[in-house]
Amino acid sequence: MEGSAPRRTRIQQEKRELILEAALEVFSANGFRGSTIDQIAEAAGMSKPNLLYYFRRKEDIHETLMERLLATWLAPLRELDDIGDPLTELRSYIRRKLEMARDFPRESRLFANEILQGAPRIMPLLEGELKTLVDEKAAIIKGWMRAGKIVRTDPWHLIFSIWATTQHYADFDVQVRAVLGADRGGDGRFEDAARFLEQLFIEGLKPKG
Amino acid sequence: MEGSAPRRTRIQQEKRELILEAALEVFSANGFRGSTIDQIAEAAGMSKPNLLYYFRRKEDIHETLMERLLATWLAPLRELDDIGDPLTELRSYIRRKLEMARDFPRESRLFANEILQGAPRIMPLLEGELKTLVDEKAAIIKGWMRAGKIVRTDPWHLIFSIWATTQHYADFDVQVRAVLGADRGGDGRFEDAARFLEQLFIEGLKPKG
DNA sequence: CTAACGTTTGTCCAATCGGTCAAAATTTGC
DNA sequence: GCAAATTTTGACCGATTGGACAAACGTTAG
Repeated sequence: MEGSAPRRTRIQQEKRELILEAALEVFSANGFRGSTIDQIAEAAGMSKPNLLYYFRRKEDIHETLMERLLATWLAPLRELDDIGDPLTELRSYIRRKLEMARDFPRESRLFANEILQGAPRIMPLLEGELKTLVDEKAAIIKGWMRAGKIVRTDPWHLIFSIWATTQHYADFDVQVRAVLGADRGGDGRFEDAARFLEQLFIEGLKPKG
Repeated sequence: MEGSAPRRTRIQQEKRELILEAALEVFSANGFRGSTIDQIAEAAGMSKPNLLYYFRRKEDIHETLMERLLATWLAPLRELDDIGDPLTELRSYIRRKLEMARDFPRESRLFANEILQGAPRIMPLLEGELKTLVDEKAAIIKGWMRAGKIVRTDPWHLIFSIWATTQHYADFDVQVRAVLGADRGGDGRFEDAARFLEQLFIEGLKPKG
C-alpha cells in the first residue's frame, strides 16, 4: 500500500474531514454521477477550487469515503464469533446491523448506490476481503448447525437475508415511511422492525425437536 | 388523468417500445442522472434527435418507464388473497417475488435507484396506491394471525422483509455473486435462495403448539 | 403522381461539468 | 517581524450534456 500516511497540517486534516462529511451527504443522496463538486463544496462551505486543493479529483473523495466505509460497515459481522450462544449471537448481530441502518443511513445508501451500479470501484474488495470474511463466518454458522444448535440451512443466504432486511430500513427508508404512514412511520419504526426481525430469525432458526 | 391515449402510428408504437427497452437497460445500470440521451439513443439504434422526436424530454422516458414498472411490480402482492392456506399463500408470494428478481433485475434496480434517491418522482404513488395496497394485504395477514393460522407479528414489517430479501438478489446481485464465488454463484443461486427463504419464513411463521 | 404528413438527420446552442492556473491572502516557523 | 510555506480565490478552459431547429427524406392516401 502507500508507504506512509502523507504528512498533513492541522488545517488539512480538518478541511478534509469537512469535505468528506459533506461528500457523504451529497453522494449518498444523489449517487456519484448525480453529484457535482460544486454541491459538495457548497455543503462543505468552501469554493470549488478550494475543495480541489484538498482532493484533486472527484473520484479521490469517493474513494476515500468508500475505504473508510467498508471498515466500519463490516465491523458487526467481524464481531460474530462462536464463544456465546448461537441464537443470542445471531440476535445481537441483527440488532447491531439494524442500529447501523438507523444511525448511519447515509453510509448504507452510499454503499447501496455503489453496488447497484455494479460496484465498479470496489469489486476487488468484494471478491477478496468481503468474501473471505463471509466464508469464515459461514463456517462458524455451519458448526452451529452440525452441533444442532440451530436449524440446518444455507449460512451464506442467511447472512444475505440479514443484510437485506436490516439495510432495507436505511436504503428504502422513504418507502417504509410512506407505507407505514404518519402514525406508525415515526421514530418507533426501528423498534418495531427489531422486534419483528428478531422473532422471524429466532423462530425460523430455532432447532426443532 | 389525460383524457384519451394519444393516437400513434405503427412506427411510433414500435420505436417508443424500442426506446423504452433501451432506456431500461441504461437507466437501471447508471441511474437517471448517470445516463445520457446519447447512450439510450445508441442502445436503441437511432440518433439523438430522432429519439427526441418520440420523447421530447429525458424525464418523459423515465416517467413512462416508472409508470409501467409499478403496475407489474405490484402484481405479485395483488395476487395475495385469503382464499387458500395462509402459509401456502405466503410461500407462493415469496416465490413469485424471487422469480421477478431473477427475471426482471433491471426493473428491480430501476425501482431501487428511484427509492434510493428519495423517490422524487413517485412519492405520491408510494403514499397513495402502494400504501393502500399494503394496508389491505396487511389486514388479510392480520386475519390469519387472529385465526391462529400463522404466528402473531407485524404484517407490515413482514411484507418489508419479503421485499427486502427477494429484491436483494436483483439489486445486490454483483455482491451476491462475488461472495458466493465462481462455484456457488452460478445459475443455482436462485434455487438456493428460494429454498432458504421458504424455510426461513415458513418456519418463522408457523403457529406454535 | 402528388400533396400532405410522418420520420430522420446534421448542425447548432446554452448550460453545466470537472478541473487548471496564477495571483492574492493567510498562516507558520524562525 | 519576516520570509517561506500554505491556503483561498476568481477567472478561465475544454468536454459533455439536454435540447432546439430547419432541412431532407420517406410514406401514404387520394
